[in-house]
Amino acid sequence: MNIGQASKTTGVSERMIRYYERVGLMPPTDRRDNGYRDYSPQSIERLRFIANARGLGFSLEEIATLLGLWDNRERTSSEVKAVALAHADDLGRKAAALEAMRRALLELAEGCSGDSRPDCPILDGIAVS
Amino acid sequence: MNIGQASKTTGVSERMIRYYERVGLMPPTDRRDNGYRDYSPQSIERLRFIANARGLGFSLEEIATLLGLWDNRERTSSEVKAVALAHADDLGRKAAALEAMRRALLELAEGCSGDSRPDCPILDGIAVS
DNA sequence: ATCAACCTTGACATTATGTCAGGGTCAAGG
DNA sequence: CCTTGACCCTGACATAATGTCAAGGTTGAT
Repeated sequence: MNIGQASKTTGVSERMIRYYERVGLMPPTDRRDNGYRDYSPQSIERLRFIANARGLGFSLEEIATLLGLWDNRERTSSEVKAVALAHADDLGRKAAALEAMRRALLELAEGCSGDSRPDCPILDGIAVS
Repeated sequence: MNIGQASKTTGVSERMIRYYERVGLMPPTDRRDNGYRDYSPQSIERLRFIANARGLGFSLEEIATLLGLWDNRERTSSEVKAVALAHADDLGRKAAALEAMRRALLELAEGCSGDSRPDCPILDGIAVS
């Protein structure tokens, strides 16, 4: 399967497919005589794995770890779970941080009349806080 | 005030102070005869504004807009409020996305024994989902 | 034979920040 | 007067993940 088709079936851009190969998430892809990359069903599965992991917010570095565990028949599920739970924790912290920003901002906005006058506690709040 | 002192009093790194100047968030800073930047209380206030806005998750581009409004005595508070609320919305969306990832991940992790066996619904889930 | 659609690599851009190198400046102490 | 350490200057390279563009080879269909 050519890279264009692989891109369409996995939803991963050609650019990123090549990139994942360059940084080692994907093994060096088989080439046809003309130099075109040729994707096997296994490669496609691996691409899907990467795409799904990205969708769960894993960084490429974390995905490298997950792929290592995926490839390793000797892994223990506790290793995988540790990675997953650490990431879930991270997601929770980041979400909480964003929510805190949002609350702080809404609090400032509450005092703002939002009309044609220039007085604005939002700007004042940002200036001093 | 030298840049080192400005950095200490605002918590903004020297690197970033120079960068904000280069990209136009800060006006060209006064220089001493030796070429050293010299910060006025107004500059410090502006740096604080930027730092606080960053702390609320505004991008530098959004901050440029906010600074424009801050500088503009003709602004209407509704303009400011619109920027703030749009950003709060954005924060909410991003937080929700992270939370959704977290929930999905925890759901996968729930089925994982987390012991010494290799079977792991987390990896399986990422592979297929 | 030609034309469109595909593939290749490589380069540059993005966002906000860190770090390092090579070199001037200043103040204090010998 | 000279040295030393603590500043300051600019410029370059790096990060993470992705987009886009350019210049060129390939393939398949008309």
